[in-house]
Amino acid sequence: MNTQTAYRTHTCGELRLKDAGKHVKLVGWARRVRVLGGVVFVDLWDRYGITQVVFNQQWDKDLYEQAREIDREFVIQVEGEVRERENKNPNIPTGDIEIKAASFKILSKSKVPPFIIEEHTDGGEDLRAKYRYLDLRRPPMQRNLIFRHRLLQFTRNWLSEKGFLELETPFLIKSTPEGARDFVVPSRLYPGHFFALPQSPQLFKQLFMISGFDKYFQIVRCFRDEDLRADRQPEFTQIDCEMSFVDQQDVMNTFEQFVADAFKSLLDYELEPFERMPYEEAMNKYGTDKPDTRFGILITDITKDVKGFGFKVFDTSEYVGALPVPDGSSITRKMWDHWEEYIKRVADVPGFFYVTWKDELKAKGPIIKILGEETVKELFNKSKVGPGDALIIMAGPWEKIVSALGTLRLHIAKELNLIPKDRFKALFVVDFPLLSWNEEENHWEPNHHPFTAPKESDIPILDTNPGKVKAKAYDLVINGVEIAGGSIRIHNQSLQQKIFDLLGLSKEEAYQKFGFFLEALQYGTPPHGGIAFGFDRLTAIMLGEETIRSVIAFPKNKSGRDPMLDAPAPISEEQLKELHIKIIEP
RNA sequence: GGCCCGGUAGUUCAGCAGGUUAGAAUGUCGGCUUGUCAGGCCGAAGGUCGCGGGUUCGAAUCCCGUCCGGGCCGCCA
Repeated sequence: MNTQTAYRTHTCGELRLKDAGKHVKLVGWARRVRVLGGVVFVDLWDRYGITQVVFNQQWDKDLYEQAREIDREFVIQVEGEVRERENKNPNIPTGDIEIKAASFKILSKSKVPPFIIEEHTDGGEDLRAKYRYLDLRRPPMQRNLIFRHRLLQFTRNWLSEKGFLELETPFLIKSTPEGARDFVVPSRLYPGHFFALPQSPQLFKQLFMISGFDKYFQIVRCFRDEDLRADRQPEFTQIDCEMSFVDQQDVMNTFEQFVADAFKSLLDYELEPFERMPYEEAMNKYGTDKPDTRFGILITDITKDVKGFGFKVFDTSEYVGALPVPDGSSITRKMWDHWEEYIKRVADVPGFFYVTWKDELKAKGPIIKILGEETVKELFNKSKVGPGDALIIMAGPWEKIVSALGTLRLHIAKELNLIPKDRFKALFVVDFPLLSWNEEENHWEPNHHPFTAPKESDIPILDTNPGKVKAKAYDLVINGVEIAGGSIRIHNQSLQQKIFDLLGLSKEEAYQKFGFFLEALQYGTPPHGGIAFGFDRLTAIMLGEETIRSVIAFPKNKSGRDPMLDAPAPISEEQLKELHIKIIEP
């Protein structure tokens, strides 16, 4: 790599002892200036590293006096000789040498930065967001964005080599009422009409398959106007893929290889083969459709074991589940109260019981009295725990209880430090139900999207028992984070019509919404399917970052604002007029 | 839309069972210091305690409202 320019002969990261004696020119930011009487040290930083520059009164009195004026984050250019240090710094790669400055120039001064621009900053999140460009000057942020670049390049190369074509799709498209709320762009040429920004290029990539491109990918920005989370931004990046003439296994195998290769190539980490876990198993054992399988502690169904003891809560509940807590007998009462308070706050569960087993069984509530010690010990046994441990028991509707236990499982594991760091566990969750029943609107809804194919074996029960139909859909989960999701699509028109019927979409409505697409389906649609990765999430998880904001150069904050730009913002009367828009104050 | 946490010096925080002049660290500014690398030492400046209202003789501290930031639930086909 050639880094030599009109301003420099070397970067701040490349000089070593072997370069001693060379006359060099460096540019960079003065990261730290140490003024001692008679000698000035400047740590000169650029994205390649840090090189120490020295000014000495004895060498050049004037130059030394001028150097005292250098301040933090000034951009300076230094000319001088590389020499071996008197006191070496083993902590940095260039620590054996320094630049004996012969001359220097301040190219650009800096105001005092609002926070320390170092590995560990003292700045809070909102301040760093406002001065994002300064935060990005910090080594951790530089590393993150450089890693993101490498993952992008890796993805492009890997997919291209496998025959995928990078094809682009439009950003100004049509709003559809399904799914997430659309971001919308007013049309100047068509008063009262709006474009929408894509939530994903879903239908376009299917059209590419109909066009015969066979393998498509795109690293593409998607837009969803929903509330934010640590792992959710209103605009985010997908690795969007689609393949023709494939079934589930083909897609999963291809992208298992992709992810494994990415981890190997970028992190030198060997992922274990990805488990394929049915949705039902994920829910029953982990209480979620995105299980974190890095640690044990599995939910156990004890419904049958606790019925018939005359305890109303158990006898009348659809489901009773148990969650083991290893070493739970030494947990303080305060901690238990905290967990109970936590789960009641986030999950709205009716009953929360726990039993600890130290020398003897102890319970909060009447559990032992009702079930008897023997039965309780059997429950421990069934949950694969015993003396020294504890058991949490909750009763109620299956889905509610199982998710509450799953939420607690994660919460407790975090607080007890049971989750191994520096470990990655990837799996595919499969066999999702195709549809779920919408109580309020009284019709079936697609769990994934309305073009997802059902499993062939379940097609016969589409009419009789739609809730039991499984989809050819799959989610890739790493460390409990949903990283990718996809499905095999319907390529058969009558099947597609049947699904629309189930969803309560009339022919007219369906045509109004996806007319172009339904039309396209009639011109020779190949069997096809695909997957889309949350690229920001993948990057974040590979880097061990808690939020995707850390891997996005200029993210929105929690309230969906850009605190640096101060956007969104009002526009002028003229702009509004041109767009034929009148503001209705809320 | 709901719940939780936070907002005090440039910055990160302490102070908050109401009571003297609101503190620390760090940064900033000034001085001294020739081998530092989170340089050291001495000194100084620096505050609308987010904002508005209320309770009180008295509010950073208690109450209500509001704004801002973060986490979660809802939402995210």
